Amino acid sequence: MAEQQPQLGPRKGAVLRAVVEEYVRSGEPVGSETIAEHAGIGVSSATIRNELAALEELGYLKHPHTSAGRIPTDAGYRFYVDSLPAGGGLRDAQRRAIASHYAEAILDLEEVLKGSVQLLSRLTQYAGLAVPPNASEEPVVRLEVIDMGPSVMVLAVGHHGRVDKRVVDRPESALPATFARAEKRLAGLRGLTYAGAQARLLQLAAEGPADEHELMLHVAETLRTAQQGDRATHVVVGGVANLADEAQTWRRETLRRLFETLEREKEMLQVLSDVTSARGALSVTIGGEHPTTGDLDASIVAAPFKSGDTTIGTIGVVGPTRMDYVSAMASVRAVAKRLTELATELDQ
Amino acid sequence: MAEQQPQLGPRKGAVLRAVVEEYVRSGEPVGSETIAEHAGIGVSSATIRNELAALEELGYLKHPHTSAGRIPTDAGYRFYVDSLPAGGGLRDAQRRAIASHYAEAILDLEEVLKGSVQLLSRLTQYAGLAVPPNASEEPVVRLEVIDMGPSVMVLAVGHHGRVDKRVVDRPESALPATFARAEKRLAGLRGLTYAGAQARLLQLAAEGPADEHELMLHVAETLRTAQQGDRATHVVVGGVANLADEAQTWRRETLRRLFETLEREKEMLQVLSDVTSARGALSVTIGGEHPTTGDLDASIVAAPFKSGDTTIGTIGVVGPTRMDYVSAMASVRAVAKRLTELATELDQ
DNA sequence: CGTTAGCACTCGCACGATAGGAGTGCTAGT
DNA sequence: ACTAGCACTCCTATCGTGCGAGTGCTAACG
Repeated sequence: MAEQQPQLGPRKGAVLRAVVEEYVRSGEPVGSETIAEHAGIGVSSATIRNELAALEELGYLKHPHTSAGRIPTDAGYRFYVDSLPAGGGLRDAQRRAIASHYAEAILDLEEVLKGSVQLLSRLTQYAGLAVPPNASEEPVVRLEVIDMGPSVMVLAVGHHGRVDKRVVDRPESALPATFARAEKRLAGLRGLTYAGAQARLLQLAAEGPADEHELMLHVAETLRTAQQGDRATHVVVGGVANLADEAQTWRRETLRRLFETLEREKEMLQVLSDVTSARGALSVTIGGEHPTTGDLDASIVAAPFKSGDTTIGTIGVVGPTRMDYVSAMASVRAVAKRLTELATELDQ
Repeated sequence: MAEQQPQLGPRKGAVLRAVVEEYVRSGEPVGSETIAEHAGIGVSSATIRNELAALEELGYLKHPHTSAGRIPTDAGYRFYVDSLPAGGGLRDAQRRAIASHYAEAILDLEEVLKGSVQLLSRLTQYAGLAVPPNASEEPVVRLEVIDMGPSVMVLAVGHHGRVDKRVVDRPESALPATFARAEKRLAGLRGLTYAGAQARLLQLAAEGPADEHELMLHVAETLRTAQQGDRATHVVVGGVANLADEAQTWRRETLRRLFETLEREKEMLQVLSDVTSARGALSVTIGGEHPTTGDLDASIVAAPFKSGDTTIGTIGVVGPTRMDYVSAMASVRAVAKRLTELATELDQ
């Protein structure tokens, strides 16, 4: 991550880092004096002032007003994050919290995600987010069409434990016998992936008897939405109360918009996919780097988790741009790693 | 509801109602002058002042400080709510919004609830809440134990469309053939209620072959948690962003605690059951009338919805004690009524 | 006797002025 | 290249202070 970092010279870098760290800690604009004293740079405040002015010129810092200290811009945070060492940063207490959280084995991936999101929100004091696996590559272990009188329930069970259900109007053509035949035919799809089964189903619907036609289309549709996620996938959100904490920088109105956005699952799904597709492992999106976070003065730290080699989901945290990136990144990295181990294991 | 209303005399009642309405509208303490002018009571502000002092003495009003107007206490709101006429209060726009929301038929009760909660939050500008049906009396239409390699998925499908799943460790004794036999036996339970099926299962587990024993117990446990709701039932919450609105009276810290509470599903479940068990139809809980709402300066307006004659769930809104009770009560009443129609219909 | 006009009194709050201080930016000296 | 020194800026905390909303009391009125 640090390769394309703009050259600032080592001292400018150190000063910028010091400003970010101090500002994140205190929430107050940082002055030259503070840095000269606390950060271990062996120069006077006057020199720091020159550096600060230069950093402001370069767009890394800004000034609320003339006689105040400096605050990092999004670009300033970006430099800071990119200059962080790759690993570590986990405090002992956090390490222990993670270990004990996963001590008790839970087999249902959905439950695991909910727990992990809660864990992350507690570790970081921000809100946790997760996108559960997309179904496309998951093998189907069961497909059913259940006759419920005036309606029909279509049920799909995936190999990793997902269950997708859908209730639809009962086709007029369907007789009790139709269901039995359809289920037999559906049993033949066991083992195919969601994507594969969906394709095969469209074929079956066309070839098969007329009374099964509509039923099969409903099953195919169920499989489709399960893959698409725009309807079926629910973003898991937890610990939102943390965002309302007094310590957070948000104004009331921004806070309201933040909560609104968190409730719009579709948008969150989009944001999270934008955010992770960009980079391989841990990704950090700072304020204006994404339109949604920009509007909210928010940052997202997220990482994919995998089963074996394929990415199956994303987990992370949302917080203010003035975020403790070190702690957030370390926590997300550790939890994603743990989830990858778990998912790989659940998959045998 | 209005029977046991303490006698205040008609004018005191009118004054108190005027204070509540004005305070809810403006958010500012209400003075005698305002009432004398706007509320259609034909007396001077001096007389109103006497009434106000008396109402304060009686505990219905309070005073932020000597030279400010009056604010209703919880008891004041209670009097106001109890004195409201039983029906009506729905504005035309709201009535239309409700009608159009339910115009499109949705068959899945869970989805309907999510939608209804959103609708309520939009109608009232508070947060919507719902407790989905408890499974006890619902007939089971399908029970399955699915062999997923190292684990087993237990699946129960209810007649109203609920699906409960549970992933457990695979019992060592279970062979592939065990699953087939077990599923056949489980098919025999179709049509029993969750409660009935659970009882029967414990019997089957005892009588049946040893290799099925553990499997059956897992199924029984799945049915049990589905009924209990302390694990399985998820309170549906929506529109929480409304609570962060600037217009709401909450301080930041109270807001944080409110969000925290809303995330604790178990507590919310408890609150909602406390709140509705008390009264038959529409219930209003104001601030200190319940410990949880008291801590949060919040009120809850909720109503049960039924299928036929049996109550199957609860829906309502949470807002500040300074709430527009008329609108909230009318909206909740209307939505609950609509839900009852829908649920009764879905049940044939 | 309930109601009302009148009025003194209270008290929070918005407002303006002021002092203090944090922090800058510049200059000159090392 | 760095630093000490210093004038300057501009925010913010503080303190009166006056205003006005609103009360509560009293005395008069029908």
